[in-house]
Amino acid sequence: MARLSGSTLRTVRFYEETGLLRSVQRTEGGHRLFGERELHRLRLVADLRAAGLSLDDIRDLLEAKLRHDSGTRAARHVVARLAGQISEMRHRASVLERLAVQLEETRSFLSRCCECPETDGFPDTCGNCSALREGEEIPALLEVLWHLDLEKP
Amino acid sequence: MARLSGSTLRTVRFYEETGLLRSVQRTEGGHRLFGERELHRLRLVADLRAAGLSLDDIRDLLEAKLRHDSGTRAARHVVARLAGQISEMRHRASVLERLAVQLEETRSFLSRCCECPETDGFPDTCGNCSALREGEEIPALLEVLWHLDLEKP
DNA sequence: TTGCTCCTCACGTCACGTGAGGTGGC
DNA sequence: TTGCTCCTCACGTCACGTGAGGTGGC
Repeated sequence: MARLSGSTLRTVRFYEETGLLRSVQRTEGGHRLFGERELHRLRLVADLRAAGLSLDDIRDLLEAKLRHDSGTRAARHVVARLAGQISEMRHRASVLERLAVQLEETRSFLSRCCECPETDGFPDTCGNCSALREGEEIPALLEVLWHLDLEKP
Repeated sequence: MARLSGSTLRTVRFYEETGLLRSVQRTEGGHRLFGERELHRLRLVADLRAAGLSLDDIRDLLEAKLRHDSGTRAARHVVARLAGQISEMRHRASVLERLAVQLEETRSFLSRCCECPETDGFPDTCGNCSALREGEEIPALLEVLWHLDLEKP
């Protein structure tokens, strides 16, 4: 079960303890047996966790149908929650992409320093070496990462 | 400081305790004073945390220049780590986007149930109502979310 | 019979959150 | 002087990780 879903045994046990998963039954010796549907459930839970939802958020979605006494109310609840989560996920994805772009600029710039011949300047005057073309901008993240603001008095 | 960066006072204090931030000095009464550069550092740390890096990963990046005795070694170290982190971030972003698409399909499908007139079927026979067009596929996530596999004997 | 897997406590960890009770600084 | 903010312990929380010591099942 754990292996089939890419999570750990501990995680499966933890989810079962907190009621997110239900083992169909136990063997005589206490080993947990799970059905097919619990595997799908576990995969969904794992995906939602990876997407940043808390276990409470996930429980809310998974138990909505049981908690409401009418299908329309339950559906409305889930639709509203899903809409919120989806837009948060989209937002997180775009923030991630933007940061990745900035880090890539930083990495690309710094890769030129991997063969830097001006070893004397390190670590104090890294920022104004002769490899810098006139007017070239140092990425903002690199200034922080490489402590370049320390060098300007 | 906390407000300027969007994080909490506790987070700032915690980062200072663990050495990620350094307060320039304290007032007579013990209040922390931070410089401009610590604000930029804090923002970078917060962004990287939001992107899923651990504080250890972040520390590794921020302290690389100090830990290595040559600029080229330090640069190579950071370039390599950044490359790894960037590709992980890109991967996470794409997984997030894919899940968002699936959830959106699920939400869209379920939104039709918000006005469902067949209240008798709830919660046991939701899955085979007359609103389903012939041959229409129910999203896989909805089957899990709405416990539709329980209905098929 | 021998490994490998699973079991149950139970304490540890990471990154903070959350009061309690007190002081600072405008 | 009055609020509001910040301070330091110190315990709590969330979602598991990590042994220790023991049993199961092929």
